[in-house]
Amino acid sequence: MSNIKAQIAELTRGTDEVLPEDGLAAKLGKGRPLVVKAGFDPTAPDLHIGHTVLINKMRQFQEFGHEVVFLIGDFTGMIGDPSGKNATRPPLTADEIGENAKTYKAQIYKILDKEKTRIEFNSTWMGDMDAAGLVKLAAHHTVARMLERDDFRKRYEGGQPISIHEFLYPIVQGYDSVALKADIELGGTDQKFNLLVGRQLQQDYGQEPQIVMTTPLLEGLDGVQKMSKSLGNYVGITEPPGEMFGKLMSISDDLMWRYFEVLSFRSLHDIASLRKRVQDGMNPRDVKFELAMEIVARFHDNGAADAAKQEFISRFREGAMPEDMPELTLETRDGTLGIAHLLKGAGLVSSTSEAFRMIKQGAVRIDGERVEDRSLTIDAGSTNVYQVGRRRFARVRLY
RNA sequence: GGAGGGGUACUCAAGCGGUCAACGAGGGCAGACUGUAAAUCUGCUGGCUAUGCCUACGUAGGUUCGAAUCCUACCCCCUCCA
Repeated sequence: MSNIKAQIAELTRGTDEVLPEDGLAAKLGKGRPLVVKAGFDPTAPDLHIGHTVLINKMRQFQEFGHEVVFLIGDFTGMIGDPSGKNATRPPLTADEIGENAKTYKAQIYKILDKEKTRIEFNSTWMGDMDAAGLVKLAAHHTVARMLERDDFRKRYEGGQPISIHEFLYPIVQGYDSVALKADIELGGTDQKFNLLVGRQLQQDYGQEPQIVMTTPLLEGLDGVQKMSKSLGNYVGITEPPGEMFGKLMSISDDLMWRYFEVLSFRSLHDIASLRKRVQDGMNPRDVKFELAMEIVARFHDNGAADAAKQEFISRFREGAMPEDMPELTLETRDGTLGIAHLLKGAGLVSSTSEAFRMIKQGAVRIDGERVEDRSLTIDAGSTNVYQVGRRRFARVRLY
């Protein structure tokens, strides 16, 4: 922990805000491992790489020798985080929470050091608290301060209902910091208010307030909108290597640097020199390979990453057929089958209309030969590789 | 309770009796090119053994030779007043 400046440069890398700004240096200057807390919702975790920005940050703290607490908000889950929401969530059962916790572990240990990660549930301290205790806790915060939060204020002013229990969410989350004596709390930008409540409560309880560090929501593959499942612009961390690799290769050259900043474990120094090399004429594609390899290796392994790269090169640079493709057998009508129906039957297009469109656009190939005639028929007994565009393949046998 | 505005394809958003399977934008897909599934340019973007037919413009009816466009009822959203 000698070089605090270097630590700060890495730790603040890719963060949105550090509050208070100069607080991190003071904390690091204590010369002891800091308690770094990050809270997670106990709802079903199906993480994409956008979520890992925060987890990567936790890992960095681990690498610098600090104590990272992965806090599962099973008690708060009963309340439902009102952040950015206008409806309350249904509470989870203990079984569901247990299952979700297991899934979390399987996923986060791809990034975090299992030995160094402390997992806590906030029901540990909140579950025993009685009504009197909760009232006492609530006395540490005021309504006026609560209404400072943007979404509460808007709902209040807009005449939308705010249930009292929603006020309890930030308070309980803040109390978690008190219970853990957190030095630092990490969270997404949308958590800023909740994280700041933690500071106030700690101060009220006579503790030194935690430093709040927020990480941004990651841009999706399109480089514009936030990465999310529903927008389809995401890379799931349980996806197969080839998918992951291909998706990462599809990002724009600009976005690649952003991903390096928040997703790569390479040092800032390394990244700067990569950037320099591209400026000097290196093909950005090759740098993107590095990024894709690193991430595939993280969630799978080095072998898978190498294979994914080789596959990508042979397919897209050399135009080769993929090694693996769906193989299926289709039945002909009366010894012959129209090309449009064949493609639809093979699942390469979703309708015969689409098949005709694809043929018209020159996207359809049989064993590499472009199909020009939409009324082409294929005879039973043949086996061919059918291709639509560059990515959709199937080996189809007719009988 | 009163007054008004609106519900159109994956999304946003035109159209306001026929030439509308529906302008435009975004997204998606494809082709060309390339340095990659980057960038750029171009095209396509309801279904159907298909130069024709069928289904679509909140829902259900009606007027008309003909409706997304007009009428009636219903459902749902939004704004203002009380």
